Amino acid sequence: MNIGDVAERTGLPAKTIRYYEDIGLVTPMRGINGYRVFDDKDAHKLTFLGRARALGFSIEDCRNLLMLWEDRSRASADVRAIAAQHLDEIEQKINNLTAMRDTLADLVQKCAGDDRPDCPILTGLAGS
Amino acid sequence: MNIGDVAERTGLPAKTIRYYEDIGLVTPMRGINGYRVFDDKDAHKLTFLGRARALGFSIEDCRNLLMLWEDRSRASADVRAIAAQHLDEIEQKINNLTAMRDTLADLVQKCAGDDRPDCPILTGLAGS
DNA sequence: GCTTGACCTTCCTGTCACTGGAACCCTTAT
DNA sequence: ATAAGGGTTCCAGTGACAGGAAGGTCAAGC
Repeated sequence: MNIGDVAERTGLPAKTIRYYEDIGLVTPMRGINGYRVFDDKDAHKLTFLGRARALGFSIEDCRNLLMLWEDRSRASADVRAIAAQHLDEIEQKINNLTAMRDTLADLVQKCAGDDRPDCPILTGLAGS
Repeated sequence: MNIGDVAERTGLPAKTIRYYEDIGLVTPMRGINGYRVFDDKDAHKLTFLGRARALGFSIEDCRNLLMLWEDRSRASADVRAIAAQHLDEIEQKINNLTAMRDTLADLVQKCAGDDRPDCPILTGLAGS
């Protein structure tokens, strides 16, 4: 497969796949014309990467997960530790965003949103 | 006030304040020694910026909000529009993260997390 | 007067995970 | 022969700063 084919199969942009090769996440063969040649194993890796990234894992997390994925003798606890920590981070983000939303929703709700200059959003942001 | 004083008063790192000057959000005076000199107005602006950033507004949003804040004749609708759109974006992020969390929590919950290599997290990421 | 240490300055680089674009090569169809 | 639609490399930019080097300034203590 050329990069375009694997891009379509995995849903990842070709640019992203080249970047993943750059940082060593995949190492496709090269044809005589210099084109990258991907086999099924590469495509599976990229699919794996796409899903892990979609779940918000960092590239370094993905690198570790890939290593664990390729290590047939790994302990599931190792994988679980990475995932559980990432889960914590996601929950933390959700909590932060929820707090933001509540504050902001309160300000927006208090603002008349008309032609007058008086605006509780700005005064809310200005001082406590 | 020197930059250290205003940093302490606003809770923003000095680096951040210099950056804000760089991109034109604040324009403090300069003393004969070349030091930045901040007045109360600058400090208030920076406090405003700190709160708006803490609520997740982008720098460009902040720039617009600052302009509206300084424009005594603005319509509150203008402010409300920015805030309401940002609120939408926040809700969108929360929804995305919540979906991520649910998927990931499901995988983590299914994983034994012991010494055995069998791991539903990895198989879940690998194929559908 | 001299030193010490804290504070300030500018400038350059690095972060994260790509994305866009330029300039050029390869393949296939017309 | 040419045009389109792949592919390649390399360089620059994104957002919002953070880290650090190299050097100037200030106030206090000796």
